[in-house]
Amino acid sequence: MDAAARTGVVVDTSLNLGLSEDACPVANRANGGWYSERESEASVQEFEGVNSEELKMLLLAITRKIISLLDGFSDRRSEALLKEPQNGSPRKRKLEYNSDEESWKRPRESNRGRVQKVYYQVDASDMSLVVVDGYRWRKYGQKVTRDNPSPRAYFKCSFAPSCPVKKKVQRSVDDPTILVATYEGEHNHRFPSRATAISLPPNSIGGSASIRASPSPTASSSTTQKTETGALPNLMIQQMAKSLTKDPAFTSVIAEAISGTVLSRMLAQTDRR
DNA sequence: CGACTTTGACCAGCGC
DNA sequence: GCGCTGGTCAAAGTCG
Repeated sequence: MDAAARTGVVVDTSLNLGLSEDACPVANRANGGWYSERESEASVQEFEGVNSEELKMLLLAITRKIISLLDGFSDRRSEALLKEPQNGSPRKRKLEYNSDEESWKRPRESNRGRVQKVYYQVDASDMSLVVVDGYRWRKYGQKVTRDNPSPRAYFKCSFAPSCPVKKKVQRSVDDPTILVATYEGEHNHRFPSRATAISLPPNSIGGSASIRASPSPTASSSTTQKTETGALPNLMIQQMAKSLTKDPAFTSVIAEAISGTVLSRMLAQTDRR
């Protein structure tokens, strides 16, 4: 069982459309998704046989995939909130936020805010513990823990000075390509707009540490939730778009579809004349 | 110059 | 009481 299956949320935004055999004759992933010139040529020849009905099916498959990703994200988010134990390991000491003093103190009783784990897929070669989730975080510590050889990084939300939300990021013991982010507390501000909040590292888009899931950092107040649900899909859609444009099968299909459509229209026009 | 990261020191809860 | 451990602080360094 992998880490994601245990407790948390994992959202794969790569649009594996399942086109390989049925829906799309061009989507041959046998060569790791990359095509030799001959394969590409053969695929184009194959695609010439695709009629508009099959093209519709392809587009339908894309639409369905996007919808299911969005639904899945919503469902898993809810599941994670339900499954996540509200008390951690009994041996672990947790802090509670004192709003009167605006400071973190170790709790005298188990009175903790919302806790959620989110799993991010990253490249194994990427040693950073940075995940891009739309919020702005300030790292305040790093520690090697007993049960995991990889260090755990501690972050505080720095978007609002009084925001009590913290997160811990640590590489999964089982799978070093998985970053486990544990969010504690609830944001007391709206989901920041991209212009003000996302301070993307140079390689975060198109780089090694790309966002694979967006956490549910708070979602307690209705305004916060509204803002987030509006913003999160945008992030995901961007990621999907990136995933799609990187996929040689997809770009090949689209290019051929467009050229085929244009060609057929031109032929139809010349026929009419 | 401000915001952020790094990292060693320190604090405090828990088990023995 | 002591040692272990997770979590935090804060000074120094880095970066844009």
